[in-house]
Amino acid sequence: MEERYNPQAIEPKWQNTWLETGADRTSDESDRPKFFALSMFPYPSGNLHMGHVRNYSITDVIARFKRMNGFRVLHPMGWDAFGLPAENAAIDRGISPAVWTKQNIAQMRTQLQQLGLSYDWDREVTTCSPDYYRWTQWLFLQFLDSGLAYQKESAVNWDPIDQTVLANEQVDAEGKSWRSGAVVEKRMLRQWFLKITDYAEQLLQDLDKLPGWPDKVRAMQANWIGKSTGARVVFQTEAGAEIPVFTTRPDTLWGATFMVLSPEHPLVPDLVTDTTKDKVEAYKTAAAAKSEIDRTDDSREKTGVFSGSYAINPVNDRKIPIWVADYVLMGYGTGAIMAVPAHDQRDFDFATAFGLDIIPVVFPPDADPETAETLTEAYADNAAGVLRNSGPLDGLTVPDAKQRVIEHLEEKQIGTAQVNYRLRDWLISRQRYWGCPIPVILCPDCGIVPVPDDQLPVELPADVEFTGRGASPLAQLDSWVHVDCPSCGTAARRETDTMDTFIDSSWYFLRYSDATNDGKVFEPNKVNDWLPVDQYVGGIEHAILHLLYSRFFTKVVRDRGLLNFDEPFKRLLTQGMVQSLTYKDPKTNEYIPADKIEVLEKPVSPSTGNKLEVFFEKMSKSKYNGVDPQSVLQHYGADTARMFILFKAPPEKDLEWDDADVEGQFRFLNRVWRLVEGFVSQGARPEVYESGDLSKAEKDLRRATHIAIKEVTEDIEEGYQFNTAIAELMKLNNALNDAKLLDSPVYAEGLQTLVQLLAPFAPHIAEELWAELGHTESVHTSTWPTANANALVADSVTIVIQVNGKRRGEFEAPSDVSREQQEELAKATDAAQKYLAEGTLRKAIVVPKKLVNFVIK
RNA sequence: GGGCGAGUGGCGAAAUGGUAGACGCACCGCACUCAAAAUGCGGCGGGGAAACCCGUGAGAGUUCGAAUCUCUCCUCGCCCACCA
Repeated sequence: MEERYNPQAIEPKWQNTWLETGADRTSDESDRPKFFALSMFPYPSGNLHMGHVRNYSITDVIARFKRMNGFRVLHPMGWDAFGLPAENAAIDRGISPAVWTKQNIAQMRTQLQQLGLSYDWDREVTTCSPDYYRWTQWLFLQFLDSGLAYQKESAVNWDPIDQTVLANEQVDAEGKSWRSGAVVEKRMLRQWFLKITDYAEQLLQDLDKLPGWPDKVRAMQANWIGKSTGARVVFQTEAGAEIPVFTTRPDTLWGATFMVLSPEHPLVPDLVTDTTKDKVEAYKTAAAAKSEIDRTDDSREKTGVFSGSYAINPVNDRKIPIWVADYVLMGYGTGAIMAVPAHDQRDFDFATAFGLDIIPVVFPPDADPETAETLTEAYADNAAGVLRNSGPLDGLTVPDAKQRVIEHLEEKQIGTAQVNYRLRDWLISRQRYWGCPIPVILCPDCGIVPVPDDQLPVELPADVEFTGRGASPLAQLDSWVHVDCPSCGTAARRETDTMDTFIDSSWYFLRYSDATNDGKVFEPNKVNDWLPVDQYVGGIEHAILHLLYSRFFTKVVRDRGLLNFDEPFKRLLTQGMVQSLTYKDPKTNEYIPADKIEVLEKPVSPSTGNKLEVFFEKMSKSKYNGVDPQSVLQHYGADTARMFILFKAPPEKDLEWDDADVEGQFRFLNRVWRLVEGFVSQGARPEVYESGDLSKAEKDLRRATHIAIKEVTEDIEEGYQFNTAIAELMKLNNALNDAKLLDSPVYAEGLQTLVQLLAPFAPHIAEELWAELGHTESVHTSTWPTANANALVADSVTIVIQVNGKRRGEFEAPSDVSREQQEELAKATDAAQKYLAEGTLRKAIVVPKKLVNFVIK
């Protein structure tokens, strides 16, 4: 055996062996329980970053652990391969998106293999490959058939110089095109949507079926869906036009003193008068010109104009002015609100800014309810008090009034109870090339005609030019666009929009169950066998969209009868970011790469000489703080990188990259290596302990071994506590190192156990050491050790003595000590006697085998 | 404004009602070495000679006993946000 631990030699060796023997292929033995371990698949940018390494290391530990525990494990990898960067590469460098993507995938696959990740590469999926996107298209047609895909006019970002549609990411913070620098405009286009709103209630309700998800993610999804219950109330203008509003506070209806319509509201042109027309028009134009950035600006100064018309409050016939203001959004509710300034802060601010009526106040404060001056802010609290100024609601509490008012509205036929969701339908059209083509044909006679199944996939043409200007490359390619209608044969056009890449990733986890099927999207028995995913691991940044879309897809596909479960991901782990030391010039706001700084202890900018700020931040190119996984692998090997990342912080917390700690992990693996080396090189190989009498030292070591088994198992199984699991490995290592018992079978047992427990974390070194210990089969197919209950019991236990809750001493007691004995033994100690003499013993609290607390007065 | 979470040594962190700081990093001392590195051994919250005292963001409470449970407040992070 080599004296030195040399990862550069053993890692490639074992990686090749595993590949050749198919060690990581999915087992089909159906008599074993299944486990589906999944990491969120990456976009193939060409380079693995530390976030990937962290994500995949976590999942790999779980997959390997489950395999050793007798599960058949599905642990696949794939590529979320459509998307903008490939198209940019085509424009900038003339490489075709397909070729560029393919190269990147090849490069990243090699990097992944160097990490020793136990993927079944036979099930690799690539979303940009026709044998995958064929089924993406097929699924789209299922949506279309269910009436869940439809077209609607919607705004896009339009670059007036390049005459092209821009993705949101191509519009910079100032609202300008990344390429031409032109101010981006909004244009209306007919685009495809998926009706996710039909599933809003289910998506909300079923969050309760996901106890294995972080509360945070469930809360974020619930928030995003944004259910509110209230009422729809119809107001009439003096001219007789109806304006429905949605309110969550119908109980405050008697307090409405004006109405506000969104500038985009279709009724606005009908409300203006000769005197207000120009002002309202000007306001509408100004609002339309406002970019997203201005709209989300924090300044929050209320703006608006009077429309010129009045409405009648249907419950009290009060005549109230109708205003137009952009704090009311066309996209939520009905695009119109009733304003109750006394009980809504936004309405209060608006009323204050424009001198509108604030009263009546319809529930406390009590002071002088009729004077607006007594109100300095809206009174929204509804905890106490009863209503007034509210006709039939007078005297009711707010909760009662909320009930009663709905009945009242329905009796009078002016409103109904209504539920509203913040969630909007999903705009999936992209006017881009490198995405999945939407498989429909637009026929002048038949309208929207789905591409027949036997003509799928609609493949992306290869002979395309990329200029970054004009219409999407697909729309510019006449030979591709012009096609006969499959239904009537007339000359028709293909849909040239491609799908949002979130579609590709909304079902890939289903495909892994039957990845190579070329006749079906997947066999029902396979998808129902492997799914749902038992453990999904990925970044918190996907907490809303990707996970919500995937849940939506799963439910729709279920309702098409293609599978039989409600939720795709049983347990979810969202790992924290990987951060590293970042240097920033506080005066110029420039980030400085560490290798440009001469003295790191007192970092100053090399160009300005300013003292730099030093802090941890997420690794990113623009901050020059990235640590390249490749260089870490070359230096320390994959096992050290994995160990460091898993040990440094619990998986869901942010992790601070620290070279010294990486070094520390390398040292730990070296210690394990030397332990085995020392054992093997002395020649004697006693058999692993089975039974027989043991010395005190042997008993202690054996106990340490079995405690490690127990703790490591619980840490992995019960809460992804890989950091404490590794700490337990270190303890066992220390115990073996301290025990001078090389000839004992207990030592052999301990050493062997250490290597097995290490295997999920550091698979290469564990495999090598396992072989050195004389095994011919892989450590990864060995059976995970079980803690022996007898071995865990110590001969004696340490009992802590407390007096009035303060620690005053301790003593050793036999481990089978009874409650009564424990109390008596404790009383007899010097420590206890000293305090017992000072007062009267009131009570003794005995925690068996742990502690005795004397309460003394 | 709403939601979620966090605050413990010089640092990353353990401990989820029972010995606060496991494990590791950094640091200090010793051994080995001509020397350094590597490695091994030992120390390492603060105060104190010691007995002891203090100590988990602040304050109160519950309890025999609180980092842990409850309440109030402070600070930080993330997500959502004129959502009616």
